[in-house]
Amino acid sequence: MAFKYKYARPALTADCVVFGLDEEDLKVLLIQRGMDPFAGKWALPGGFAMVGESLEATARRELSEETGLKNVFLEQLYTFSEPDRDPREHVVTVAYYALVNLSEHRVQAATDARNAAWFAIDDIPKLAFDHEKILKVAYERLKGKIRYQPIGFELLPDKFTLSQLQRMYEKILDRELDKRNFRKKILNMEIIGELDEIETDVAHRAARLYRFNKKKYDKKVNEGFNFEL
Amino acid sequence: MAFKYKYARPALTADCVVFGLDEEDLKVLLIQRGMDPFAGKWALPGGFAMVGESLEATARRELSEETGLKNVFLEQLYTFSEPDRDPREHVVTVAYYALVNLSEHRVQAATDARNAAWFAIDDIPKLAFDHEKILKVAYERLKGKIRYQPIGFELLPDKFTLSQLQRMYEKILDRELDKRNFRKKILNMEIIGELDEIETDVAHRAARLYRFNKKKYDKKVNEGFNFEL
DNA sequence: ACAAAAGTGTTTGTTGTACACCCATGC
DNA sequence: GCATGGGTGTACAACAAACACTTTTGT
Repeated sequence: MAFKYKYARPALTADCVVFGLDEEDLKVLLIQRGMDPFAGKWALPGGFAMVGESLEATARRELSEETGLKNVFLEQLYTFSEPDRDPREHVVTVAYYALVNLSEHRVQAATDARNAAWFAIDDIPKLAFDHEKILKVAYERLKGKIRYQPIGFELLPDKFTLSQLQRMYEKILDRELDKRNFRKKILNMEIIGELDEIETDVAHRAARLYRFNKKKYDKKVNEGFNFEL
Repeated sequence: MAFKYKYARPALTADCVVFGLDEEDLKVLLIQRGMDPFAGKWALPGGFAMVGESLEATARRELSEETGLKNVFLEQLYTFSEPDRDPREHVVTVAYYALVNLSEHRVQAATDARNAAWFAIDDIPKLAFDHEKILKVAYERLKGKIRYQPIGFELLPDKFTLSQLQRMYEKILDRELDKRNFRKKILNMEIIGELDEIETDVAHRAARLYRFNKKKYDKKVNEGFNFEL
């Protein structure tokens, strides 16, 4: 069975740049390609769009099929359409970026035996297609957006300490922040709530846990509030 | 002649939200559709992607064919891919937004006799497809981006007065700005250069003309400068 | 008792905001 | 000479930045 069209059409794919954070680094999830072109090379998870599904749905489906990840924060990044970005034919890809927290999302082996693995952001291997370029655009977007949208919480567990939060910003923005000023600023926003819980199993004074209060944030936004680092 | 593919493919288009500024308003360029679906309705300029051309090239080609506009500032906006956004079949569109200055770009009659006309941003007719949604996203983007990127100059003539510049920001951000503070801020950035010229043909004291200095701006950006309203 | 990170205020400098009058030009 | 927008400075408030020590807990 084949599909016929009066005019030629580029192929359409969705690719995902999945960011995760652990104690050490900001990491990116890559899969090892099983087939040509670029068989054996590492690449962004992604695949061809089906007719009748939105490209966000494509991205989520491929992410789930290739890595087992579901229900993650996902936003459209950019559409890459240079005719020569795929050696086979003209393939337009709509790129998305996802944020997950590594402690709550285990990556499963892909169903089709492809490898999936996390790589530190500054230790990325050569990638297939123009995926290095896509990754670069995604990292720039993340760096920019994290300063004026409260998306960083997606990289942390539901309950987190202020130090974890600060470390997250430091890792992504790639610079150190002053502890007292950071706490002052973030607490004054009144969008994260103090819990009646503290850390456990740490070899020093246990820190208080906090949780992002999305309801309060949305309310404040409606009243003109602007999140900013 | 027809093109056959093993799997069905969505169609691909590019659409443009073209913003222009005149003395009164922020305006948007629309074309009146000649064919079904939505024959007679106003819509964003745009059309189908050809294999082998990037979608930005598609956008520029269609803009030129339908409105005569060339060499305009154009940036990718967002990709809209809901399967039901076109009643014919699944059509994915990559939307762009363009900024032109109305005094230097005259819009020509479309070659295929479609009407093209400017509409004030708060007096837009019902549009074809999901173009109202696209326009809304574009306007939001413009409002946000103009505050931290010096793209507003694209809406003004090459040489402009500080009052024109201020009016431009006021029209787009939809709020008034203080004249003295505005001038202080923009001049302190040292990215617009004072010219040895003044306005002509005005019925009051003629204002000094200025020009955006892109070289100086790029240099300052390299040194860590950040434009902000 | 020591190691390790938690937690906490004040001072200083910079930037934003509010505000009103005189000036130059064309008619 | 009058109407129209052009052009300018200062005072106060708010926010950002720099900075060091005490507290709690586990080993």
